[in-house]
Amino acid sequence: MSLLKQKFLFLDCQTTGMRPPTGALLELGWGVASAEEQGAVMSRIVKLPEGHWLPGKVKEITGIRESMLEEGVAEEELLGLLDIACVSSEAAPALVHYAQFERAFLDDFFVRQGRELPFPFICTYRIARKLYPNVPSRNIRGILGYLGFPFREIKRAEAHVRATMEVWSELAKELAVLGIHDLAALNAWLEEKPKPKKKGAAPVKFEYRVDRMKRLELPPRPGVYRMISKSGDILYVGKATSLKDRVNSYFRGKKGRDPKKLEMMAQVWDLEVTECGSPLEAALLETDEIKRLDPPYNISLKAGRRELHFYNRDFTATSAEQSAEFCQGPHRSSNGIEQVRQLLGEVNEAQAKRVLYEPIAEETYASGYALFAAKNFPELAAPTARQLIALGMHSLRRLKKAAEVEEEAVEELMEEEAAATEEAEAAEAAESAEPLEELAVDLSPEEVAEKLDRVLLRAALDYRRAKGLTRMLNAEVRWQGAEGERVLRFRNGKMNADEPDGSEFPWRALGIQDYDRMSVLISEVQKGDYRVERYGGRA
DNA sequence: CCTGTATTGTCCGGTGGAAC
DNA sequence: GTTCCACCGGACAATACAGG
Repeated sequence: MSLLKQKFLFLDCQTTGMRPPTGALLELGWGVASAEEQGAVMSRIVKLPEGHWLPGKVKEITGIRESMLEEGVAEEELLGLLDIACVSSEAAPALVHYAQFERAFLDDFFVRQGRELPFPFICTYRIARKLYPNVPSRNIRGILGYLGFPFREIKRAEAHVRATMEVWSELAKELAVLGIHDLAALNAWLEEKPKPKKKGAAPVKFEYRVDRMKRLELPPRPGVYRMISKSGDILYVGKATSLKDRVNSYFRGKKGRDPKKLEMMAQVWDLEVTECGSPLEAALLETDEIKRLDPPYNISLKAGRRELHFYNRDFTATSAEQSAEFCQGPHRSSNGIEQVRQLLGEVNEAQAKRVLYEPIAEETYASGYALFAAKNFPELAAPTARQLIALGMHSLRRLKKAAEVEEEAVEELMEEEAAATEEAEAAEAAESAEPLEELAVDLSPEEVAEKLDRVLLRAALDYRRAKGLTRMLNAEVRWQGAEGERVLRFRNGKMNADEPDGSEFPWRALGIQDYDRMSVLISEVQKGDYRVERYGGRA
């Protein structure tokens, strides 16, 4: 029978681990189809055996949560369903992407049911590797995009099965071109030895679907670039000082590159760029474009579920909107001020974890806290958040004065602060709620006190940052461009907008995109030779 | 993150042809 | 006959990459 018409049983397993003894089958997806005719796809969540649970990482990867386990079927029931599928596939082989993974689980499954595996496996990964040896990434997403299918999220078993069907529909056509027309020929071809292996020959490069000249002819000027799939999905948006250099850097080299980026590059068929007058404008356009398009391979600057936070005067409560009561901000959900607020409760192990994100023995933390208190507020038994932040501002000013001698100190601190915030946000976003193995960190009380001092500084930096961001909402940025002076005007956070000045609470109608825009503006302005003035001010 | 595997890289002794 | 060295295959280690 022709390979194009040959029916196969397509399969995919989601599991709680890597291999049967440690991991258990969590979900099975299957469907019967041929290259020319896709069939229906089914899937079932499987009851986990005693002693198995859903690891946080697996929840994150699959999107399966505990509540869904309730609808899990028993293995006997699954066996029945699978037998029905085998009948309708006429006992054809199973087609699976990276079959060695599912084989282990299904083998285990059938053995435990007192049966033998009723079908052989054919691996689409192996076929793809042979057909396209130089694709940057051969995982299911990479191959799917390389073959020109639209980008989509692939998490659950059903989506994996559909993806495998689509991949096969293309691979089968390619095989036909090579004269492989039936199962026997396919198996023989897969058995063939790799190649004679030429010595000292070309060092094999990745192959991309993007037209080479298109990227080589990009202008060496600032701008925003977009990576695009064959079907027009925007996969990634980035900015560049030189579009030509930046974009081409994605296509160079083969070793040690981020696998996520390689997966993306396998799927890129086209590029689009927007030239900008300056790196500053490119950065501003980038942040807005990421919000507008929500590209799957961008990580930072995405809106996601991020929200702005405003505090009341005493920092005792927060609101998502700025108002007379909640005037202080904007801040992100995890920030230095939040850490300081955590410092107000009882001094115990739980507080240590909330403030320092590390498990620390209760006694160590308590004596560290005592040191910190004696140094910073000897007269106060229970300082308020406001007082603590004021203390932080005080230290910050002192540090800055010292920094006139030692340039780097403050910058280092700023960088550290940014990293800490990112880390906290990442932890929040991951929401994997995995009860991490809690190894108490071995710190001295002095080190704890020092860390608490840093918390105050971080809060002060956040406080100052909010002021700085607010100042940028209505500002003019001037710099010397190649063709004379250039200026960008911001009003209520929008670039070159012509609206009346905002209210006393300028963030009231603004959101995370405005916050990011102002952040980008500040960080770009710090990098170059820019002058910032209040909007409408005269030089 | 982690785990299993396949591929690639490296080191080694052995071989055989060319030069003396 | 001896020496040199390019080249090969086998054994083992390192690395890359798929999966959840």
